[in-house]
Amino acid sequence: MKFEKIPSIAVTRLAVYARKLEHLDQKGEEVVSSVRLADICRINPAQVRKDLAYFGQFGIRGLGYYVKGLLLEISKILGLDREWHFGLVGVGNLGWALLKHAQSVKKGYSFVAAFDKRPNRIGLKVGDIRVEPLESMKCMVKEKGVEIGVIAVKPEWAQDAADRLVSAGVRGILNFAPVELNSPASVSIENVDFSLKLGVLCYRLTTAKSKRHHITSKLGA
Amino acid sequence: MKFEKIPSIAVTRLAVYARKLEHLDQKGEEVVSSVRLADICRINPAQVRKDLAYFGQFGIRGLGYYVKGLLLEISKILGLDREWHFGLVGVGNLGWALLKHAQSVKKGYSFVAAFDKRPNRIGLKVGDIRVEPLESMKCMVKEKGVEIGVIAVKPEWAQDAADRLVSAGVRGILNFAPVELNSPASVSIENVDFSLKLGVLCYRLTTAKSKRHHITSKLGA
DNA sequence: TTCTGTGAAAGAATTCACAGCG
DNA sequence: CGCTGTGAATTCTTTCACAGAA
Repeated sequence: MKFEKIPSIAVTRLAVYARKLEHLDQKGEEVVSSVRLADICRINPAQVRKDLAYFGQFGIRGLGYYVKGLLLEISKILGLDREWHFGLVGVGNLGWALLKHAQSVKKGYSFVAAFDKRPNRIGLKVGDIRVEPLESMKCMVKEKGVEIGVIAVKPEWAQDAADRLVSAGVRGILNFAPVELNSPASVSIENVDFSLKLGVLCYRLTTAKSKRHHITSKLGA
Repeated sequence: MKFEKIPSIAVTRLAVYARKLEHLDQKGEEVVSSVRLADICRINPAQVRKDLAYFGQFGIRGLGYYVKGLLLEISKILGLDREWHFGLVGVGNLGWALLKHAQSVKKGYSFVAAFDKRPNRIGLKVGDIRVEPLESMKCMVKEKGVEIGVIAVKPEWAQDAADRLVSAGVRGILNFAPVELNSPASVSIENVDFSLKLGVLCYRLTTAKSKRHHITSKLGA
């Protein structure tokens, strides 16, 4: 491992590897080579090795990687070896779906608070979470130990939601609203932007017949 | 415009530009320069110009780009100047949220069919769409002219959903399930993968204190 | 003049190819 | 041997810098 810059896309690929390793583990496979893993992810084996090499030496020459061992290492790297506390802002259809989803899968994260600005949502309960007004955010974030804010409000309210989350003290934001948020550099933001993906898809379908251009694309993007 | 390879990320940026141009248009601005637009998107002006140059010459030297005009051109390029017909597979919490969302925004797409394998979902109505069993897919896709399939089922059923959509004749798939789907090259797939983003976010938060590595990242990724 | 469009240069990411370990 | 880990080579992206149009 060298002291190098790590491209964010390499981190995304790590998350893909983790997923595939889980599948392999479930199938009872104990060892996997970079060629095999690359094959499953449909990328180049050198890419797999290089991505892992950013973080350490996890393989055994002549053999490959122990599935369980590598999975554990990647989980540690991604910080998925512990439980993260989420706070939801916006209990609409999407927010509701996210709360329900988190309840049904055991995956290293759980919602511990939920907020909405609409009076008719306040007091609703999902499991043992009660929907609170935005004004309670600062207090609740502290009380419940919310580390990551999840924004599922209309685009016009997303920046306000982000500002409130930041000043309440969250360290990261997962943003489902189709806007690019402003925030201090100390708070990390990841966007889950369905409409951008849709734009790319429609472009491909539109261009598919008249193949004037060849398009290049990436894993996990 | 040259006959060149277009990176997929440039197409994503085009979708970002479209969004920002809409905001500018709403604010009544008529002209925008590459410097201004780049500023809004927090990228390099040459990048904006180069991205646009992949597709044509839309600007006026010494002036900039007409906001409305450029927005229209980008919409044409992305194929967002017409209505796309979607078919949903999986009417769970997320699927429901997507149906509801599409009803509330007017944005160049609409769901014209919905499918679920669970008998208790079949017959449910959202607006004028009735949830149908998977077996009706082939017939309904033809009848309603579904072009894009949206997968919102559990990961273990996603490949089956994709196979059925493909053989029913859809041309593109927007996949919300956390799996990489196999499909013929003639069918485009875009993944909206919230859990990969979460992995990246947790990584950043975990690494934030011990800033051993500097991470590079991209717009719209 | 101002700002676009674009070759050329610089910078990143990916892939090759092989030394070296098990 | 077979496979990892990694410099070197290649390819892809971004940025610079300026010619040329309005």
